[in-house]
Amino acid sequence: MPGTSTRDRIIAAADDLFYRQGYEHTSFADIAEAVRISRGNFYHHFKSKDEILDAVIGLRLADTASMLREWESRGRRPEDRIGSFIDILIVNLADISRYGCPVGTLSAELTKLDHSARNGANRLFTLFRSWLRQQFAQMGRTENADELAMHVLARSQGVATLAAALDDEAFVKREVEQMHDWLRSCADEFPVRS
Amino acid sequence: MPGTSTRDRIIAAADDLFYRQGYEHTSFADIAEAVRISRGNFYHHFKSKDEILDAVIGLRLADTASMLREWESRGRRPEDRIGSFIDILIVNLADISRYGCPVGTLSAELTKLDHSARNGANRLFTLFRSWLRQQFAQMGRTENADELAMHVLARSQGVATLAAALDDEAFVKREVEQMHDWLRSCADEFPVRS
DNA sequence: GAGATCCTAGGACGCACGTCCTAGTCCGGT
DNA sequence: ACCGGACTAGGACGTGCGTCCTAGGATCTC
Repeated sequence: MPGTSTRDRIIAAADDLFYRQGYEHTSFADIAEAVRISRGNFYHHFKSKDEILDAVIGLRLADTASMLREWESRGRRPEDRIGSFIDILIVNLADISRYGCPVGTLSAELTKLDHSARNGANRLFTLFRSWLRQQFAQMGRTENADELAMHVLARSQGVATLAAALDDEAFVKREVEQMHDWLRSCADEFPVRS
Repeated sequence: MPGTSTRDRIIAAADDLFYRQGYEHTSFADIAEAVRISRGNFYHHFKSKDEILDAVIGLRLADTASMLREWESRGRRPEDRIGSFIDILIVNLADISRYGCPVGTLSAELTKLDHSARNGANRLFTLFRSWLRQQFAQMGRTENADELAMHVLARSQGVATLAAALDDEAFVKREVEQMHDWLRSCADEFPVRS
């Protein structure tokens, strides 16, 4: 990655390693090797490992927000945009089968560590949640938009967890199809006319 | 716990701590304190930390198997037994809201650690899976019993993950109700006549 | 009651980790 | 030419970890 600052390269490498190995199991030596930088050099950019975690969470929040914005610009109907969310399971199938969902696994780990950044990680969930809620509201399901949003989130999480544990691609594709079916029936129930 | 051997007390304490803190984040000192035993004493009962993990997984497998057997003896219809599975989310709501699902979180952690006991942990999943498959088959859904089993597993996992992240009891209860509804419609679709 | 076997306590060991320190290098401004 | 700040390398430090060792105490057998 030429042109990017050392700080950004540290964050990007930490993001990747935290996802693949977990936060606690990733050492400074791991990140240093990935960035090709000396270990002691970190503390010019970050005061502690926690601070790197905060930066990684910030990066993921920003990436997620821009992804949601892109879905909004692409999908014309709200159900299409929700469909884009469901399809992450397919787009990222290889990674999810290996390492699970980056949001869910980080949240679970920080919860067990009783880490102070736990709330930050959960903001990733609430970011998806409020965005999905918004889409369901635009579909006309204003009264239970949040419940539907949580339902979609939960099913995606479950599929990701089992995909990582059992490595069954057919299962993922089947569940994604069912979620699309469910979404369609959801839209037909309260059709929005223009 | 009077009457139980030191070895069993170590396993029980490790089981509890691995669940609440995670495997890697739990040290021998933690377990030793819980069991009130000296640290060096472990190696008379277990050769390594991995060996304790194996024993914990064995304990969980045995506990799960006996739980499934009890559900079989209690629930007369297969859909009632599957209902018992769904209801763990309610029975263990407090723990799940704090620490997530013991099966899913352990599996996720060991996957990230690339630990050799990963397969053992996943056997917990397959134990539930084959049991659920059996129940669906007894409901008459022989052709897609496994798919239905995986579906129930996935939804439970998703609910547990979000429950731990967002700590929303109403959400859990709502989702459990929906799963019961789904299960009922599942049974009505292919009623079994005697 | 002597001896063997199990169990336990406590500490030593080597290692890896997060953190911190210091000296050196690069580079823009004057 | 000089200076000051940003950046980097490399290693020291203390801590906590999993592991291992040894010696003493408990329990059982004959």
